[in-house]
Amino acid sequence: MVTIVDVARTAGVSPSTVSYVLSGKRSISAETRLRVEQSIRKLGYHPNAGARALASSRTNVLAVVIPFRTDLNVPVVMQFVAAAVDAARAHDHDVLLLAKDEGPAGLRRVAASAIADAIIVMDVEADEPRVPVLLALQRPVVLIGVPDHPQGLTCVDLDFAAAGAACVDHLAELGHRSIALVGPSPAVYRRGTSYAGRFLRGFTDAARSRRLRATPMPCAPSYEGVRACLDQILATDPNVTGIVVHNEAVLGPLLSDLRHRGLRVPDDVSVVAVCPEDMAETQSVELTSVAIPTTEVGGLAVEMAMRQLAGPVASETRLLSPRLVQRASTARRR
Amino acid sequence: MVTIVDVARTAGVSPSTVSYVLSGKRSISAETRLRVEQSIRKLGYHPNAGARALASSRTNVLAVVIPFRTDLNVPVVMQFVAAAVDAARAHDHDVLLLAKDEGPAGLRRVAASAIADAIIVMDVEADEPRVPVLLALQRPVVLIGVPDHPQGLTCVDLDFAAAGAACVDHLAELGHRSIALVGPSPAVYRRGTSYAGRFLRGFTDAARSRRLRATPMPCAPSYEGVRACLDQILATDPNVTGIVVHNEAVLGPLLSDLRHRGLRVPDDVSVVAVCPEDMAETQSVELTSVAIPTTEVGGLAVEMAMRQLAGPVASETRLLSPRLVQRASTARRR
DNA sequence: TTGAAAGCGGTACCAG
DNA sequence: CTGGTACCGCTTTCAA
Repeated sequence: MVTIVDVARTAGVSPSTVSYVLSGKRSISAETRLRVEQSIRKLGYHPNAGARALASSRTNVLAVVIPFRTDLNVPVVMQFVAAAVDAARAHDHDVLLLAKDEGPAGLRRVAASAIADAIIVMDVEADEPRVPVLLALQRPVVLIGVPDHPQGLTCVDLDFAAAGAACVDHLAELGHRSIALVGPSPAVYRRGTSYAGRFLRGFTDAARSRRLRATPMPCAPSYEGVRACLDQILATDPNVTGIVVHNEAVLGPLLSDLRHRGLRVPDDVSVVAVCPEDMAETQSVELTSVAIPTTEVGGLAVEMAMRQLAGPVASETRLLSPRLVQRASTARRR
Repeated sequence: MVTIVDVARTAGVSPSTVSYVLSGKRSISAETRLRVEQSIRKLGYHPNAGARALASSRTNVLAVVIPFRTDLNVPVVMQFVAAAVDAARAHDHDVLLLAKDEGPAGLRRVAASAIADAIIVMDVEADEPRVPVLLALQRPVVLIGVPDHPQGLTCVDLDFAAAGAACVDHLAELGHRSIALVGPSPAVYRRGTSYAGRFLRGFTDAARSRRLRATPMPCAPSYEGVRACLDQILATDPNVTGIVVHNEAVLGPLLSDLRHRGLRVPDDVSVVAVCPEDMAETQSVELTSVAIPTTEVGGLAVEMAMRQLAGPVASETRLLSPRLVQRASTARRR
């Protein structure tokens, strides 16, 4: 194994100089730096992570807590993770994956063992039970999602309330007077997942202030779930002409079911989706959608963690404004 | 921060004794062990990962290399990862996520910096360019997938060749004489992804030996892709009555497209899928399928890595036998 | 059965 | 601008 001492000897300098060349924490003459860098390359030197962590109290690792068994949409989770890994590498950090079901003990373990410098938490619930633990960790934490009481924890997410309103506004402006919300699965609501409630509130409030008839309905992620959900919606309000879908997993089945019922999109019914852009663009009909900006949010989460690592910063909650893009699935009410 | 010295003092023993209580590497009197364990709990002690890694050359971290931007099916990748995390935790290890696009340099970095003890690699190509690097790492490596020349690397995967044959056999036994394969996207073939070729070979060989007319066709993961693919298949062989789908991403669109064409499943055409069980069970028709045993494979990969860490073992390639489960999508040819 | 102490490979302070 | 060196917290050998 190549150590810093080997590099130092080869370059004819002291180990501390090599360390400083690497960290840039003090000025080095151009020629010394060059010799050191050449030795590093020649020997293929990579600093030992454990030694570095021990001496500097920095692991250069970010822990990301994700839900594996869940009704959250898997591809969406994956996009967050991919963005986080990218951003982390851009800051010379690696990503450690933590399963949500390790619970608070897992968080304490990672913090107490100094396995990671900061923690990014996904799948945040409205009444998030991990908040106290997270606060006690004394480490930078970023939540993707916003609990009802963040208590000074830093959060970042799409502004789901505004997103709900944006969907309603779009349909209202197209003349629709009776709309429905195909929401996340009942399990998501039951768990009190934060974005579900926020979106629902935005949807409901906007519908009320626009005086639209609105029928929100949870939807289990299966063909029967979709059928049951649409049955219920149409039973409640047969005049529905606009549907908002806040459930990525059922987009395909829903469009398929609508076709089955002889309802054409957008001629008979307009559909607005809340989902990542690529999903909106690859359905059987290109969907008017509010994008879930997974890449931005994942990247921002990492940036915010990095900022906290760099020094004390005031906690903040960043809600990204929704952007609705009209595609082929919505039209003026006829 | 609580250190081993704090625990030792509290328990009235030496640090080495605490260390041995933790590792179990030498016998400790019952009462000493008890005192130490109590102190550990009382103080909430967790060994510092960096220090431990430095002293023992063991990080208790497994690196998992996954493809983020790819045509591989995301949920499938996620299932492998989830299984790996579970299995790793069962061995007191954590999982570090590495993006495939970091390439060989990323692998070298992780190995040389001693960030992880072993590496699990997904999305293996037939002509896998990472094999030489992996061999040079001098660390336990497990491939999920089988390259043409593993050169002594340990591999684990579903036996895709046998899976291809199993699908053909099933259809043949139901009396089908003209079958097609809706394969992975052209990009997957282009990249030479190992399982794609192995499955195709199994499919083709079995069809030939059974004297079936067989039409394999790649399929882009989109509605137009599916339509084009089916168009081509039916143009090539209008008498197709059995379709094998080796492309999880298009299952929904394909079933939807078939319905659109007035082809009933299984009355007019039988469909066999290759996908994780849960996917087969949640389509509009419950699909006869060969399961991709993501949980088993992910877990096995970790076990095999652990075994290598425990001591020298002969390299091996484990191909799990396919298991075909008949559901509602296949029927005797009429 | 237990303790003392020498590293593991960096970092960063103190000197010069 | 550079070097020497005392830690960082744990593991493990050597001794008792």
